[in-house]
Amino acid sequence: MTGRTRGEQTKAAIIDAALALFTERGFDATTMRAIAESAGVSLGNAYYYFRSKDELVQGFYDRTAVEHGERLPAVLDGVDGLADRLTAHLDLWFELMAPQHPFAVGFFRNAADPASPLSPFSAASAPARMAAIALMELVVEGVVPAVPATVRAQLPEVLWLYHMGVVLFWVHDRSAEQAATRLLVRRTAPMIERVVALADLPALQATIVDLTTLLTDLKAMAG
Amino acid sequence: MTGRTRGEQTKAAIIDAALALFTERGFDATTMRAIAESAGVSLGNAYYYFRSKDELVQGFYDRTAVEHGERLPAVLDGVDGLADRLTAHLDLWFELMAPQHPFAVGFFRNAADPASPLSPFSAASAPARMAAIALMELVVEGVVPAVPATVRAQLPEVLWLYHMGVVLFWVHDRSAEQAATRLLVRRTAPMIERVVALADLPALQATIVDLTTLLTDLKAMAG
DNA sequence: TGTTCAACTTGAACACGTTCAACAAAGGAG
DNA sequence: CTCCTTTGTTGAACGTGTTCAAGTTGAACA
Repeated sequence: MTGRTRGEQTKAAIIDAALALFTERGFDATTMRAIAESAGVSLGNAYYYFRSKDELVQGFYDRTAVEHGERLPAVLDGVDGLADRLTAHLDLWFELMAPQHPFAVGFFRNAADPASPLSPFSAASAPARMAAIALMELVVEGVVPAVPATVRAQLPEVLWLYHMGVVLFWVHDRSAEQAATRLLVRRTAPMIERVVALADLPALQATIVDLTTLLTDLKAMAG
Repeated sequence: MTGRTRGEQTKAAIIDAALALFTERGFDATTMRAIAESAGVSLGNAYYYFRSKDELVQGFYDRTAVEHGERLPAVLDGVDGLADRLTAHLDLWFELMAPQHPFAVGFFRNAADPASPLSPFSAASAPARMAAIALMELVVEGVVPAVPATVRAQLPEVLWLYHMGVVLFWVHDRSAEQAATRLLVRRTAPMIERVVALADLPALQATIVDLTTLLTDLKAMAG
């Protein structure tokens, strides 16, 4: 709220007003006019700082991503198994995002547009994506006993994709306090641990090789 | 175009005009006023038949779904393996949807909103969802040799989820003629066939049971 | 034929996100 | 001080999706 320059103060006031109104009424029901009025600012002025209503939300996401990175080491401390570490990681994400779930729909609707800079696959969000994969790296590297070398290299990125899938589910989750998503993670994380543990099983070998080369090929085509 | 009643003709004219304009200009650049004018109809009249711009797309989607169902038996005829049948099914879908890929982004952005009737998981699209799962039923039941009984019952719905995932990828696919998506299917379909063939493997048994009960539990929570 | 009524059609009006030309304040440079 | 540039601010206006009260049509019935 108390930025040094005049512009920083105005910008913070707009974000604060938007966050309060989004949480109170939801994304769609909150108008830009209401945000501007609540921030004590003209409508046009809000657009001086944020090119669109969507861009207002990007700030929240960045904020919580930073906090996620800061608090992750603490919740991983002393946790050994892959399933438990993965669950701890996602539970922390749920905890941080829970207050924003009501209007997350409005946010992720536009994130689903690959042309939008908000898309997790867009070039614009590459830094955020790399940071998120680095967090998965942290999850994987601390596993005891260590994961099989067969899948070690690709695992963080695959788990990030898994995370994106869970987020997609979370957005759709209308159960109380997103209990269904928590159930999903609590059940699928052990499955992932089990499959990863079986990575050296001869019968699965061909499939794993195929999956890794497919990922490589697809990324090459997307480039 | 030549429905029996006056209403059917008008409705068809609106869909035709919308489809033509969407293909020509894209989803966002096409206004409801332009659609109405092109259909030789008033603006309000378009809203008599379609509650929203999104719902217009649903009408068009239903059309291609019907055509998909009609042509599927032909492309499955004489094809035995699960991977080949699955690939044939999806290739037909790609063929039907290819002309609409340019504006599919605008379509699926709103479909990503679970509150939208366009969401494949919404109650409003339950009939379309059931029909799509029925097509997968067709794919599965014709497999020679038959798939293991262990996974037989759940497989069509799981494959439908796979289809939805492929569609998500397809929407994001910016490679020429969506070649990356075709590669994805060509590579993952055999993996699915292989994993399904291994469904009776003792090491995978627990995971498969977990997956099926999880699906049941999640659907119960969603209800 | 005349009456009725549901199906159909209309265009003005509303609220919204967004844009824009115009203006004000702040801060140097001379 | 005056002038100039950058930064910040304004509210009217535009085009959009959507709604609605009011009208029209046409087939079934008396």
